[in-house]
Amino acid sequence: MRFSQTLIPTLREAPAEAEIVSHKLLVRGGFIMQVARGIYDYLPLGLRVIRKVEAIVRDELNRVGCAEVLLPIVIPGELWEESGRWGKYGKELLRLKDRNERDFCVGPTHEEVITDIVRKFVRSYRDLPKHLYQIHTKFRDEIRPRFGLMRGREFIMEDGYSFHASAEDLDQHYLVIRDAYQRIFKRCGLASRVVEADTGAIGGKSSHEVVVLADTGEDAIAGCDACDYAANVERAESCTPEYESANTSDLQKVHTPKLKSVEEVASFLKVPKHQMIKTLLYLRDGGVVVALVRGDAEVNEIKLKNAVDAEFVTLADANTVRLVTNAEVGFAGPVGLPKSVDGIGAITVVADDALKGVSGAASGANETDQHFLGLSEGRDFKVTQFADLRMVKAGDRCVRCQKGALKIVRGIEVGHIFKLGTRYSEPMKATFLDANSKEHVITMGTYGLGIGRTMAAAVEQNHDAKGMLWPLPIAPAHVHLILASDEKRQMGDEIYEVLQREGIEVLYDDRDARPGVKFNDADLIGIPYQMVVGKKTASTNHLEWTERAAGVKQEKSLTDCIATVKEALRH
RNA sequence: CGGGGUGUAGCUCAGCCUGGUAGAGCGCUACGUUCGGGACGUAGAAGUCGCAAGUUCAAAUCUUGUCACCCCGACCA
Repeated sequence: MRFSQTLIPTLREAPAEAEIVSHKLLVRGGFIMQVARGIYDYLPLGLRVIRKVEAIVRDELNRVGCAEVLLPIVIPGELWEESGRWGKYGKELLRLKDRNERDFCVGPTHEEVITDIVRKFVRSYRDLPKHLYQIHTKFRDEIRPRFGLMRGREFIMEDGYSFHASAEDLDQHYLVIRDAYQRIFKRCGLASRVVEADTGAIGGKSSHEVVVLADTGEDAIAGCDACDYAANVERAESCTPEYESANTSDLQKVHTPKLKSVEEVASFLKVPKHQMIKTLLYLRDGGVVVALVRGDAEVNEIKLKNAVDAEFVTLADANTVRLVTNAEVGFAGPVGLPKSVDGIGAITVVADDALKGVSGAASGANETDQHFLGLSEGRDFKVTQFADLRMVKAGDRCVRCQKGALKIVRGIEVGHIFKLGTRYSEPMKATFLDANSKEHVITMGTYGLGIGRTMAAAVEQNHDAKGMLWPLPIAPAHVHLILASDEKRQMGDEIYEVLQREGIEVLYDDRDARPGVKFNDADLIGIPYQMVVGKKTASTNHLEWTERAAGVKQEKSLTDCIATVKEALRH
């Protein structure tokens, strides 16, 4: 690959909209270019990295018996009607009509399509298990795309689907794929970790994310410092804190003018924060959920949504709060809430487990400028349901080992695996006959790995002040050959030929440009090995050899350079 | 969708408050000097000031609308 012939539009300055390192460097290095929000061109160098990652993914998946397919990007709406997702999937689904006004969508994921294949061709338990995957472009019309390839609307993803005769078989296969994914990331030069995750919109029983730890990651991960428990904070649990029982006393109303936040009220009433009952109202489909947590805790909205089996939960507006509590925002409490409100619907009250049997607590009185002291759960108020609603905090005790403390770190979700069960196979009637000619619904798993995101994550984990530091297995080339002096062009051309003949991928900077420009571009692009042809070393028939990451220069013969690269490629 | 911000040359941005000839740096073209860590000089090309209305003798500048992009929140590989 000659620099002069390919297209590598390096930029001295990063575009103003780029926020994180990988976005800035991939744009500056001429790997990608934005076309519309969340939609990118992959330029030659970017595409080379994408292809490298894809090759590793294929290799590892094929090795464990997965079979590659290629599914359509545009999917008929009928298939989505069958699974019931046409109505449920929101605006993230890009819908379109063909010339005959028939409904189609641009695939954000392919459960329906793949299930359609399998139900047609798989009839017997003898045909199972099967794992089919594809590597393709997806489209999700995200609310807020950002961070370059990290959260695009259009993105390249490996999506795999497995089909099993039993849940046990899925359980076993699930672990095989989890391990394959971890091997893939390891080969890409990334340190990854598997964490428990919420199943979200895709549904299903159990799910894990494979994350790459990085401070710029969008996911917050809670991990135990004593055992191997790790979970996305959306799902993470911690031990229910012990309630320090306070003096039980009679219910007492206190005037608390304009004091709304837990902080303000706690200090005014001289009550510790954890003895406050924080009362938050959430709108849900068909009503309002009142969530109660200790004053020192935060509500985890995903846990709340799952606990009450809601389609959505969203913090209620001031007007709804007034209608339900008869008070201004800031004075809500669990005592005397209505069972339902006209025009709003049913009111249910869910309390965090930590509030079970609480006494001597304080909360709003559902009356503006009034709070209660001496509240006892059961005596003064009853809740519809108890559940774990807390957002875990750093320092919480681990639920798994009961000993360690949780730490919160950030990570990038590069893979996600789900045990789907029969979420799709049942409505779409994907069944098989067992050995007794009895019909069963196929059990499914689904697995996704973000190719572009893996590329971005690799940059997040591997860069320095000058630019990117590609791990050799996914680098756009093995060697960056720099012609530093035009007088040595013939020698450079010859070395370029030799390297290619040796099977080494080389980017040859043959441009008629100043050496400084070439060195800086080479450091920015971050190909692992740099070789310089120029006057300094040409007289001794040597090359200047630099490992990009270490930055130490040394003189080497061409033969030694080739041997070193080949040795590195063997690992 | 709610809140905030930005649209001026290929890129990064100034000019806008206080209306009056369209600017800088980088990049690009030509010539000369230079040539191993983003050179220098000279000359040059390049912008319907996002778009549309309005106010005005006059609009990049003021007003309204609209579109695009970005940030914070709700959604997610």
